[in-house]
Amino acid sequence: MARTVGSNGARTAEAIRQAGVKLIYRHGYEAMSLRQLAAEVGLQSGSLYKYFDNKQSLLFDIVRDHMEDLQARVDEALAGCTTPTERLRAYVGFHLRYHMTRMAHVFIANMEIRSLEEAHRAEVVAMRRRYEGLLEEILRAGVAEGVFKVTEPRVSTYAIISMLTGICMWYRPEGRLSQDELVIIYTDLVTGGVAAGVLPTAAAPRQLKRA
Amino acid sequence: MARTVGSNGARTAEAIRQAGVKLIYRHGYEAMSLRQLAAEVGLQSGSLYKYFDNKQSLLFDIVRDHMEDLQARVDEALAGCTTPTERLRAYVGFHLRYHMTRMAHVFIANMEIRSLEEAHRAEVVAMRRRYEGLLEEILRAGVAEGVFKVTEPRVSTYAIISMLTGICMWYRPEGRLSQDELVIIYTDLVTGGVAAGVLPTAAAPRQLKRA
DNA sequence: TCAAAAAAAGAACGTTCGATTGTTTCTGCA
DNA sequence: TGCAGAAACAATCGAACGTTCTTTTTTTGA
Repeated sequence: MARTVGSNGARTAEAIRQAGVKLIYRHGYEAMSLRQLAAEVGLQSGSLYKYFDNKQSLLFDIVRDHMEDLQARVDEALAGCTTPTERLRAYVGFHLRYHMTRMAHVFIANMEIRSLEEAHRAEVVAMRRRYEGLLEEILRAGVAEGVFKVTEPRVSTYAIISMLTGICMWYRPEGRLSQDELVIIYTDLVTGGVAAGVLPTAAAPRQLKRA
Repeated sequence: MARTVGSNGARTAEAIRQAGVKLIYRHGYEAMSLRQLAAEVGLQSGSLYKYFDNKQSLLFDIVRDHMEDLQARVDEALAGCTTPTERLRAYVGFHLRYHMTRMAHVFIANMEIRSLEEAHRAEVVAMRRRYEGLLEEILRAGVAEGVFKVTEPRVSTYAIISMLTGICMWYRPEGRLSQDELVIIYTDLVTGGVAAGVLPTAAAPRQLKRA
């Protein structure tokens, strides 16, 4: 046997990509063997090398494409929004829905950064910084307008992103709550946390100072 | 050469444990080879088996011990606190400080659960559930007393835990902000997010309903 | 003092890994 | 219809993996 009847390069490439996402999500990049991947697609392991240079570049392609998609879509989602409050709600809603819909890709992009070799990792980290920078700018704009109270926009950005991204650690589509309901719950948490002038700070008596 | 001069079992066991945490933290469990670990400690790889049954049980020991330590300390931290607000602040502060101080252990316990074989994973997940359950109970108590407004304590628990735990993705001891300052920032975010009756919900017009 | 116990070396095992190569079969276009 | 190129197989490589076993050296305690 050699070339399989009905085989098609483009279709196989897509199948490999999808199986790669699935197996890396399930087992982790290191733990996924190329023989396992080949079997999932219905190939011999050697045949995979028609479709990528090596295992590392498969991972990088998956992560890079995901990050590009994420950035393109968040730009769309924020397009119509102007006020910081609007933009914050749009960002939070988008982030949550995207992460609930594409859990595997997101999980890989977050967990397997360590498995990327240095040059690739640097590229991905830069893309992530850009995506997260959007939120930081929204917070800063809100502070400037006086609608948010955030002493450290950078830290709050990290905190909020972590909170939102964490949803793909437990969300299941068949779960009790719908995506809409979850978006509302999380949005309330976030907007409440950054809202201006509603609560005394935890630092009420003492002053924020350097260590 | 065989037994090394000055060698001591207890000391070696501790060195292996520490090196294991360090290497798993840095490279991941799958990516860490036992030869690498042995070299770090100054042994031959075969000699490691005096100290554990296999690679898997090394990971499990590290994670289990960490979870037990975490639970014991949070119980201490909450000991004197009675009101939901007090207990929430104590929980948040404890969680952050613990995670900033023992980043490697925490990271391993969160990231390498997938590398645990089924029985071990189940045990660890149960321990985590118990730890997180503490926060959920605090939120429910606050709702019952009317000091918190949380429609879904379970979801909010996940959200808050994710936010807090995320700190060990970027915190560096030599960073600009002290642990105390960070605790204040995060505590404000959390308490603001769950505070009762200060903000209209994102669901203001429509009603929360099942999907 | 000397034998038992402890600690580690070191060699080897079978397996699996990512990757390479040469060959065979199928497809699509001129 | 025939052939160039695409697609996949099959066999294999060397390296690295976790693990086991035997041997050697050091320490310890009666």
